[in-house]
Amino acid sequence: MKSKITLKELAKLLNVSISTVSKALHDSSEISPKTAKRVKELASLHNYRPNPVAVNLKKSRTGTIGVVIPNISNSFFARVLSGMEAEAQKHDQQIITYISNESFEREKQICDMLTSGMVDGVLIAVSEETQKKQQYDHLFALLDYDIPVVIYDRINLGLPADKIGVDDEKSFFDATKFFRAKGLEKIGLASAIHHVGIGQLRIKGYKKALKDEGAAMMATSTKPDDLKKKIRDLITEKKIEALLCTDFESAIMATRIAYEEKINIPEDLKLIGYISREIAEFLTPSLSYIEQHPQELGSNAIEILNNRLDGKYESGKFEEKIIATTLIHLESTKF
Amino acid sequence: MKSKITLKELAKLLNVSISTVSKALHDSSEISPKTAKRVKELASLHNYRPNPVAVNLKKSRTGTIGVVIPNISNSFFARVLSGMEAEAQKHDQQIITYISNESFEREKQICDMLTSGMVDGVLIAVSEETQKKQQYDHLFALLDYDIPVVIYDRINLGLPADKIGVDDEKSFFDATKFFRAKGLEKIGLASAIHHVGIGQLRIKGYKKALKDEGAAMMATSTKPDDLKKKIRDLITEKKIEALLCTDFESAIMATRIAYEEKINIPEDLKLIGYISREIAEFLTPSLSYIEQHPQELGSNAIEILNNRLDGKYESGKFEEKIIATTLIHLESTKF
DNA sequence: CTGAAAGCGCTTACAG
DNA sequence: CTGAAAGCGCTTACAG
Repeated sequence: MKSKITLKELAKLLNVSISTVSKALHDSSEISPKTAKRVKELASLHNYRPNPVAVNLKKSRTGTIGVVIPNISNSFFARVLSGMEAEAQKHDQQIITYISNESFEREKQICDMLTSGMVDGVLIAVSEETQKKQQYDHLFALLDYDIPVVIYDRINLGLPADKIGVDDEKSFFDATKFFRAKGLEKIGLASAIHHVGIGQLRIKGYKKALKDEGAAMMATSTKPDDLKKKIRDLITEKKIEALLCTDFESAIMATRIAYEEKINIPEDLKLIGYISREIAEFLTPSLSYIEQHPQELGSNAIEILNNRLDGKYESGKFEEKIIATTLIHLESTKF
Repeated sequence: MKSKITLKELAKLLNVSISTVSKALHDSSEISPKTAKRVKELASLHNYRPNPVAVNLKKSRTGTIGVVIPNISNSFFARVLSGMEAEAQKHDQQIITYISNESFEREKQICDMLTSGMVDGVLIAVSEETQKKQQYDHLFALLDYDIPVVIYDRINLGLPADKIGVDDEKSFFDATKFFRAKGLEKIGLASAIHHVGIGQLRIKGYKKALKDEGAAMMATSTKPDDLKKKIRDLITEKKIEALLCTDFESAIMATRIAYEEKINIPEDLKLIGYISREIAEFLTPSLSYIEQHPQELGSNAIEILNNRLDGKYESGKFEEKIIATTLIHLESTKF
């Protein structure tokens, strides 16, 4: 049970001053090679590690990044976090995780706490509830305290901060075009997130790619039963040939309804969903999906934050980076 | 852009000493109500928040807990993390997330870094690779530095630390008994994790519940192709009536193979898997599964760590808590 | 009731 | 080349 050794203790053992020890360990040119060697040997013998809290206090930074995640059970966010962690590790930064559970109150609490300077910067995907309320004061508070914020994934909220997201609009534009190029005409869309930013962008892309907006056939609702009814209508009554789903919930519902109604996928109905690979690949039949490259998004978020912290961006001007999605064809879009 | 105000600055503005300000803000009885009031008013006007780094340095603790996660894409761990975060929040503690990606090297790196005292304690699910190597020196290093460790989920490794896990053995014992009670005789098991602790426990429970060990019909392999072949054999040649899967991979494979071989679930084959609710519910047909209550596991892990930190446990003796799993019946076990 | 001082563990400009 | 001193922002025993 070796308790941690400090600079002071090392200094005493070596009969030199604390300053000397500190400098020696930092390879300062001020220190004679001989002393440097003695110091380093003893330090490694005792397995000396500088107390990170003290170092941070001295440097007035924390080496720590706060990440606010709306919903960690969504494997998209889990993978974003993984990308962030990997990138942070390269810079010896720590990630402190906060989960808002899509709640405005919790998100506000988190941001309030973060204004105390616990972290050098914050990465956040704004919760659904906050988007609905359109109350962003807690985010402005962070900026007021000079804590840089990078908004990730859910970016089209008009907030003055650096942003990293995905080409939501283009992804569905392309997917819709893909179906049209294959000669399909009755292309539907299902969404449980039509009320939030990313949902709206996806819908926008879909509509733009149609012959005209009148051709849109959409099932949208935040209420599961309602959504289910609308999707069923699209599939059985409107007899759509292809369906784009903006989110996990609607994609799974559609698969399920097709199964119940004995509509074969992909023979009778093509399906594309905004769901993560883990699930897409393992559904039966497997579901073609939009790959959002979450890990890349995560590592980019960290990079942008670090650039901001390092003063590489002009203050008052904000970065906005968009990652290209990829449409992955699995069984549900076989022609 | 208010930059953070400090005790010193408040003191100057109020024409009192730093000590007085500090005491006033801590409701010390030493301070006159009048001064206390003045101080508090100015503090809240300036939105004073104590610098957490300085407070921690003073208190020689960090208010921070390190969590090592083997694989965050596994939604079980994502939900465990969510439970930890919620519990930590109640105690004003921060969670620093580290992802080992089931890699021994990475896990060792993480533990080495944590010995520097970045965190008050560590929660870890030991990586698969580490379990294979059975090298736990990096964990002992943490204990050497007096950093308490709680092992979660993957607990039967014989390590001297507090533990919180799930009744892996009993869960499969019960599940097997359930099938036998229904009169089934050919009960198989599939596993891609037969080589790690939790896999072994599940297999043990299964075997114990059989009439005799000779009745065991198992498909185990870490190689996907090999495992697939063995499961197919169990299903088509051995004509098992029920299959227990110890993990996500084997469960999904089994579903898929049944689909390809036109074996109907649950009519021709009952299936139970160790997979998470998110996926189980949405498969077609939905898959009966063992609910492990990951959030509860997470919050308990934090509680145990905090009890340890608070000296509520005898040192040298270790807690071991087991959470009861629940068998959730969905479509795949309909009789 | 208030304040000066020491100290948490470190870094670094400055003096010698 | 080495060390004393100041300081990061806070807390708290002690003196007055």
